[in-house]
Amino acid sequence: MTIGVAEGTRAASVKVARRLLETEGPEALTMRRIAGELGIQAPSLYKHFSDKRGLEAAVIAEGLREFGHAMNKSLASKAEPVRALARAYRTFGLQHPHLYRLMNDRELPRDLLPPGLEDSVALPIVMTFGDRSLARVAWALAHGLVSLELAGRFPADADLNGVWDEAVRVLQVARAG
Amino acid sequence: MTIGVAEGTRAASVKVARRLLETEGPEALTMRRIAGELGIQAPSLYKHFSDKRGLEAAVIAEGLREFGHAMNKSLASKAEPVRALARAYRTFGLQHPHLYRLMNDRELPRDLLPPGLEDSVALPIVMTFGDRSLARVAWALAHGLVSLELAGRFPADADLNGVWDEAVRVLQVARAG
DNA sequence: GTCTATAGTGGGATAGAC
DNA sequence: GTCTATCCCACTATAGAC
Repeated sequence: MTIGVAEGTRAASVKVARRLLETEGPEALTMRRIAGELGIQAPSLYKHFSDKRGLEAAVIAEGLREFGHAMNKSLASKAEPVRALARAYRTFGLQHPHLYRLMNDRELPRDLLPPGLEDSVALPIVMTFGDRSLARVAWALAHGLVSLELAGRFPADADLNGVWDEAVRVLQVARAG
Repeated sequence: MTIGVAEGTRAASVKVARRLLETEGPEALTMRRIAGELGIQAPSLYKHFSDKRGLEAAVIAEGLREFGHAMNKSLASKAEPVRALARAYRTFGLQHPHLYRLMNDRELPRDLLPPGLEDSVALPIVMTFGDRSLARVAWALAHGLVSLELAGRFPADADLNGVWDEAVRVLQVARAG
């Protein structure tokens, strides 16, 4: 009944779920495991989330907020914007591989996300590139690079820093042109 | 004992597995379902594949061969090479969404793939762009676009043909520069 | 190369008591 | 808002007979 106070079990569940996801991967994201870490039984979680999808959506929303924040923060730096965004994007993906995949590999649970969140995350890229199509090209390029890197698709001896440098160059030229 | 003859159950299993994957998605790719479609019991499959991973690898290998063939074929057309490759890449991804994801979303079972297959698939892109880093940028851009499109991440009203046109332009400029 | 039987493991979710 | 008990489902994989 108290207002403005921590939500208790619900918030703790999201925190635990995220930790399990990030440290052990998506297989660890089960109702039983999450409940176990909280010291409660799995059925109790259903008092706080309608189903597993609801819990996942809460984790995704938190990830999106953090990602958006990181992207915005990068634009506040003194670095050239395209390079700054690229660096922030790659850093987030590599530091949170499982979270990144949960957020990007399948359809978003849009019906369970706060309205406007998805758009607000895209804003830094859209603002930087102006043109919508070019912004989407930039987004896809960054996502493709992170996705392939996380999937181990580049040869072990590939110079990925060099590839990202090339990507930034290509986007800078397109943005200037 | 016969030589040069159809492999029978093994080949049929791969065919069925691929059909199930493509028509019903990855959840349908179970030993039980595959066996059921063949009219045999699941344990019988283990006479033909050491485990599920072996069966998946066979499906992936088939997909890689087909994809590589489509990319090579596109270069033989009269179209400008970057545009031709982009069109072939997108077409394959959209026509085989589940197969595409099985091939690209996680680490390849390299120990179970024919030697050289992975490299041969990459060859058309590498040849077209010459520079290794630029080739990887092009690959990542195409993969990112297909991946985001398959995940339903672009707005419903997004002009994806326009985005691909922009991507091709950007890569053409980089290749010429 | 197929079968039956089965081991072993794991999952999401509900009912109803407290 | 937690518990216990339970349902029902699914999966990979092995052993051993035929």
